[in-house]
Amino acid sequence: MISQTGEYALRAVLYLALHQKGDPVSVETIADDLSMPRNYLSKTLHLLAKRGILTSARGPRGGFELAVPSDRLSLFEIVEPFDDLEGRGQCLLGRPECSDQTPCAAHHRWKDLAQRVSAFFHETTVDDLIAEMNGGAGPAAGNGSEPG
Amino acid sequence: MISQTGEYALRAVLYLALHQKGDPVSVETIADDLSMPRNYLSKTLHLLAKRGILTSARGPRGGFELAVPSDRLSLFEIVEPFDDLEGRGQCLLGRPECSDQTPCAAHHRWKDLAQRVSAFFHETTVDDLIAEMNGGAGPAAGNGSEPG
DNA sequence: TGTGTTTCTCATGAAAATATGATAAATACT
DNA sequence: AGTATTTATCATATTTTCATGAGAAACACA
Repeated sequence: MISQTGEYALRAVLYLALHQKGDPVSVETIADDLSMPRNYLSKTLHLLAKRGILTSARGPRGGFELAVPSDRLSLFEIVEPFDDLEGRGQCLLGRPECSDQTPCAAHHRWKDLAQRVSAFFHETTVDDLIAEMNGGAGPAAGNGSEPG
Repeated sequence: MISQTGEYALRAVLYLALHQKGDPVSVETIADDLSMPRNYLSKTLHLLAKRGILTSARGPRGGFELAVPSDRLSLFEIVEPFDDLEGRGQCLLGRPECSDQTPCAAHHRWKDLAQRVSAFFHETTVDDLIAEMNGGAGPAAGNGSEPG
């Protein structure tokens, strides 16, 4: 559904939301804890910083922090730099243009689902995922140590 | 959503369903009409033939035909050899195992959508797409010459 | 039997995604 | 100032996906 890189971004941002206690978190820490390639994650987070989703700081006590409150940060914003979730690439049969006016053979049946997927990413926030972890499946589910 | 190869498969099978009048259709014809790379499509269709979805015949008057009636041929069967639509790769956060018992942070919110997507591919048949073309958006929509 | 047509198969290539390693630049701390 | 730490950047490698090309195998037909 989303690329490896988009998945890294999602998991890393979720990690940041869960672990930042005022101080930035280093790429090393995140990469180690989430078993991701360190330098690759570095580039990925750097792009998110350029997009204004994270702040980055170099040097000792440096690292990454959320630049947006987690209840206002949608999954779409996190994944969008790495995956094309809407517009082009939306048509199941790969048409450059596919709309109600110029539908492909699958358009009318597929449209609703594609919109739901798009809506999911737009409407789900990082906070929603955290809330889900903290009891989404019942009051005593999980211990909060295994977010992704 | 699906790979380029899966998309080729989908469009080619739809083409076969629309154009076979008893005789096999050659890869050359399909590739030309749908603007696909000929040899690549050949390999793709060959795999569908091995899966029992198409029949292939060599030599003059050879080519490919549907081996399954189009009203019993689901999009899932066509795409599945090329794209992992369920099981692994289903978890939004990339977990090898992600279930109600061992949910990732997105599981409960994502599950329903993932199931709908899976159901779409399983339940939609090639015939459904053809029907869609022949008036799915209204009685006089389209002329049937632009399936995908 | 021969010829042309078509799939099948293999070898290779190109492009994109993913990943690694080395170095530069910035910063906090002593 | 000096040093260690950390991101930023560049170069490169690996893997996967997508694509091309040539020839072998099968087949229809004359």
